[in-house]
Amino acid sequence: MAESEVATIEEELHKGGRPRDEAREQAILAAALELLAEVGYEAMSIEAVAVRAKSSKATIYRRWPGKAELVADAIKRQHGGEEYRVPDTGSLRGDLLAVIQWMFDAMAGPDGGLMCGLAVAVRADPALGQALESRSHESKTKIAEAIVARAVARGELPARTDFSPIMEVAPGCALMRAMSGQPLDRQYAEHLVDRILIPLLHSTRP
Amino acid sequence: MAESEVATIEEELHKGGRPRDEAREQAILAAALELLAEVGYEAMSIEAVAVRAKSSKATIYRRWPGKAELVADAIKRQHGGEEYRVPDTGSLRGDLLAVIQWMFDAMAGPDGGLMCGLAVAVRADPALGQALESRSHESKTKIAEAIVARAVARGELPARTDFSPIMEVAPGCALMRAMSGQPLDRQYAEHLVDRILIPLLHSTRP
Amino acid sequence: MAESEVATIEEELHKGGRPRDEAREQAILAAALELLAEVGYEAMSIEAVAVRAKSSKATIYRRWPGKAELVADAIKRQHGGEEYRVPDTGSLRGDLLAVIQWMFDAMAGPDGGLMCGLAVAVRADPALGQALESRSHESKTKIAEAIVARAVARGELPARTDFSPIMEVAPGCALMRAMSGQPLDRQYAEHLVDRILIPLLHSTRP
Amino acid sequence: MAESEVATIEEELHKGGRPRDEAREQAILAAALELLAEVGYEAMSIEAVAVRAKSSKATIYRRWPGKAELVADAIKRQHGGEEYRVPDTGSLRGDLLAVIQWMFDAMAGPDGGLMCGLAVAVRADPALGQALESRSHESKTKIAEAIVARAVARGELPARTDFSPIMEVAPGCALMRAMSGQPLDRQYAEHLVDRILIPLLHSTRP
DNA sequence: TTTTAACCGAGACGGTACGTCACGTCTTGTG
DNA sequence: CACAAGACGTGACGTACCGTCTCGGTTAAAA
Repeated sequence: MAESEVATIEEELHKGGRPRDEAREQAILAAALELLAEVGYEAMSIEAVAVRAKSSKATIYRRWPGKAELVADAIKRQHGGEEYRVPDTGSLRGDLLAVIQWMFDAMAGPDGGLMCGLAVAVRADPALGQALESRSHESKTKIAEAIVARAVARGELPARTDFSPIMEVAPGCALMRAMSGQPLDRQYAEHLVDRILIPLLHSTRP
Repeated sequence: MAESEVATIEEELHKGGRPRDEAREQAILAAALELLAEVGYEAMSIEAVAVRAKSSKATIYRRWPGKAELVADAIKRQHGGEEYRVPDTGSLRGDLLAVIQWMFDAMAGPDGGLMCGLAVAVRADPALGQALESRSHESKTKIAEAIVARAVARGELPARTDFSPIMEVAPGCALMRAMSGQPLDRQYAEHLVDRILIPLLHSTRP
Repeated sequence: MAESEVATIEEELHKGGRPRDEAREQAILAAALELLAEVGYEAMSIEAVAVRAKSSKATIYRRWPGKAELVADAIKRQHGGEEYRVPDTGSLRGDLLAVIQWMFDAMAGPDGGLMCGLAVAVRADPALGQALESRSHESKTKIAEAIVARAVARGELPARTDFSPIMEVAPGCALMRAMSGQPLDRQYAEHLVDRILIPLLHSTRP
Repeated sequence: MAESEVATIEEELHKGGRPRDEAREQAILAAALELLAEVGYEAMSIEAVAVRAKSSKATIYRRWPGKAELVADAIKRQHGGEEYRVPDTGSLRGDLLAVIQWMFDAMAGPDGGLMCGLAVAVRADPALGQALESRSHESKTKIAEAIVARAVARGELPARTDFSPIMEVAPGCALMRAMSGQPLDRQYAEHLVDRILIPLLHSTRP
């Protein structure tokens, strides 16, 4: 039966010995997240995590092989932050500009730093990347869907327009731009909207 | 006079004492590049660079404040690798698929690792990102230009089609995909070509 | 009654619950002895003892407060090794030299190492020292007795010569010499015999 | 020439680089000695030495491979403590009893503990034992010489009596007794004097 | 028979110290 | 002054044991 199977997996073949204290795990992950936000991935040390979690280094190394894996788990378990409410600016272009500006701001902040810091770790562990992605996928979808639906209602876009390119192309271009050492400014936002996103929305046929 | 001005800048207010040995600088940068390629940005240590360059740490720190800046300089001075020759597959779609597959391969290799490793450094120093970008910009432009020109010649695209979206969007989407822990495989290449690039090429009007 | 008292002490106020498994105790002591011989007192860890005895650390700590006490018990229960057969060299001097050379060899080997390793523990627990001593006391007495008896028979010593100084002074001097970082060689053996032991045997009147 | 040879040895082939700071070495050795006296060999940690010497572990490990060697050096450089003044009790037996009682007290105190703690280290490095010995050799000789000289003056011993057995046998027997877990008390002191030392002094002919 | 209380293995836990590594700074001698 | 060599204080690394503490599961005497 599936239920008992799941239970077995959850208990993870625990045979003998004192069972691991799940609370320690949570405390450690929480401490790791706090430190990630405060000092960044590079400057975060396992020792500091142990101190903040009132744990010991041994307990951390018993569970995770290293910093990357710990951070990966921490992010996987992180509850999503607050939602972004898409402001209705009255036009498709305005809506897109607004949301892209918000995205630029996010990438310039600590979240962007975290993502960059994790770039190396993601290469080693794709699952970490998926965890990162899954955190934002739903909200990104909602945002794009809402903007396109409004534009359709306004008559700016044909019904059944595919909104998926927005969430795929916009962050990618922004990331690339950032990696090129160029500013994520208003000018680039307009370029992105006028030359890439709006053309794509008009041309794509699902 | 411009000439003397340049000279002054080059000598950088050199008043007395032994002048800096330019050869040391080159040796250090070369050693840094070698180590970058061998062990990656994270695992590369200044100490190792000094040993390989038969230099001393002091000489390195006299010139660069830290690892990021040293690596930035190293990459700036790196001569571009061999050019990529775009194969003529007979169709726009085939050409795009070929070049994107090549790009995917490059990102999976050490060059991709280097880029990820430098992500953090780029955030701190946009100039490093520009240096990275400038290395590849020209070749990327040439490639995109060639593909579009051929497609125009074949009649697949109208004359004067803007090729810039290709070099902007494709790497960005690939990077995003990689950071999401998802595979850069044939399937995604086709998705990219059919749903993003070709529609963009057809719709964009400069 | 003395018998019930002893019984009570042996059972050590055992009221309810599963009684201790005597076999575990033996297995642990045996493992401890093996490890002592293999790696020495300092390098021996309780964890290693537990592993080798297929025991758990808790079972060890339930019985002994620490390493020193465990080792003390282990040595107490150790069966003495093989006896030393004193060769009859035909003279008191020859016999003494032979047995002292044998003692030197023993101190240079693992037994000597064990003794040194336990020096600290003995200071904390004199009973451990007594246990160590009692292991060798009988054989030392026999050896000294035999040598002196032979010498008396040969007419080298007067009847009723006290043999106790031999077993008291010789090991002490040897230990001191070893602790002084000087070699336990033939030369010192001769010095010990000619200047200390033989004079003592001739002069002591019980 | 011998002088330049010594100089070369002192400078120990120092070619390039910043020379080692001799003051650090002294500070570390001093800290080690303090801690040895305070907490004993076993409980002394390299970390604590580093803290007290306001040094770093790296600096310590750069010079010494481990704790044993550090302690060995520390003791080698230690200036001898205060001299023991032999009280004139009016008789050879009284003088011997006094000095042996003083020796027993010393062995029961921290100096004895240090010696036991170093027993293992001495086996590995005889030079350490010699260093330990050389610290006490001179004073031991003086003490024994003084006692015997007084006894000779009193007419208790013949002129030119060899005093060397005292300093050789007495500490050895005491050490052995201590290692046997038996008390170094008045009773044993009398035994040592009456049965071993005085007979030896009377019988030995250099 | 059922309880009950201790034993036993296994191993998690908070600690402490280990010995190594790289950091960025400094202090030599030699050009 | 530049430069190599390398010592220095700092601090994190990952490991090994420490002695304590839970677990699930015996095991034998007491109820």
